Amino acid sequence: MTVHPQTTRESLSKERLRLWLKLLKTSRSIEDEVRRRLRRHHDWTLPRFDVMSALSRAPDGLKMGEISRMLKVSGGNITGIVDKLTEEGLALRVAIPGDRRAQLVRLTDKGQEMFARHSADHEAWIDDILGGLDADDLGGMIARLDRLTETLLAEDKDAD
Amino acid sequence: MTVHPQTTRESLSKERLRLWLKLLKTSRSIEDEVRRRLRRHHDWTLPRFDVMSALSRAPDGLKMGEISRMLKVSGGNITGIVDKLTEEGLALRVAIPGDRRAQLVRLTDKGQEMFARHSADHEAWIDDILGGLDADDLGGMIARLDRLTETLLAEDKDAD
DNA sequence: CTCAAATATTTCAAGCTTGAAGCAAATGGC
DNA sequence: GCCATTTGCTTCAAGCTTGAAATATTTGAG
Repeated sequence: MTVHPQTTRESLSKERLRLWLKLLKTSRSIEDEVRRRLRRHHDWTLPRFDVMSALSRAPDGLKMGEISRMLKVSGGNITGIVDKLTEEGLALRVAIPGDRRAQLVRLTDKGQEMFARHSADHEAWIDDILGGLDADDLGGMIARLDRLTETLLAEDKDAD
Repeated sequence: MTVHPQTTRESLSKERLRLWLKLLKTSRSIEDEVRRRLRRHHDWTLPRFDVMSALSRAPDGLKMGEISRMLKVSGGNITGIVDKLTEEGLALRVAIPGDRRAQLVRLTDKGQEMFARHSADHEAWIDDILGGLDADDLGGMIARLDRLTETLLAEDKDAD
């Protein structure tokens, strides 16, 4: 299983490309499936769910920039989504004493409650969708994704 | 490395969720990086690159629906992108003898040439970005992503 | 043959996303 | 303290994306 016929530089490159295409396709498939279920069962949108999910794990709130970095999404984007959540009474902006540029975003009680309803389903869906993977698969993939993430971070510093 | 403290149903679920979040984040990071380089070096857009990439591997052309299934993207979306590529003389639509509903999309010579220029860079970028993974990592991840894909296909048939 | 169902695509509105430009506030070198 | 730089956010145009509805064509059951 860990034996490979050739490990020349060219074949490694090809394998890397192959991995990337597979990673992308898998990721999109799962995302589509989650989006579909979220729409069908809760008439809700994935980006909104993602933002609320980030907020729900930070009882003290998050700055706009923190959200956008966590979700790997541009800043201008978050503004719009938080605006809408705020209009709907699900989130609110709180002033930060020391810094008048930034604000903390927090879920309202209504937001917490709504997220809780969706969140339980979401966990069950993921469990269902990834059900084919056992503990060994999970551990192996997580470890390798972590390694990949390290590479990406190192990349940031000097890459083109 | 393949030993896990607990494999109760709950901890498996949590690991699956953890894996999904990591998968998504990694995928977005790589995609962002590729998008950034494509824009900087070629003033080009990722969706257009993806469509041309699919077309370049099918000298006989692809139907709209085939492209959208390959890229995991909605059909209405492909229409717009192919429209633009066609306007710019990079792709063209060819009638199919037996079926007047569908058309084949093909790259023009100009499209082939343009894609070839971008494609070489793209391969080098992926090699650079995933450079931290050796043959063992690659094999391990590809095998597990394949297993996951099988699960997803099985899912399609009966899932909610 | 006939017509309902399936297939292939386009159209469209609503919403998401990016990247660049702009503004306000905070920071740090001097 | 001053002001150039950095940081945090918003605004905006262009483009992407989805999902649903509309259109056209083909297929298949009877």
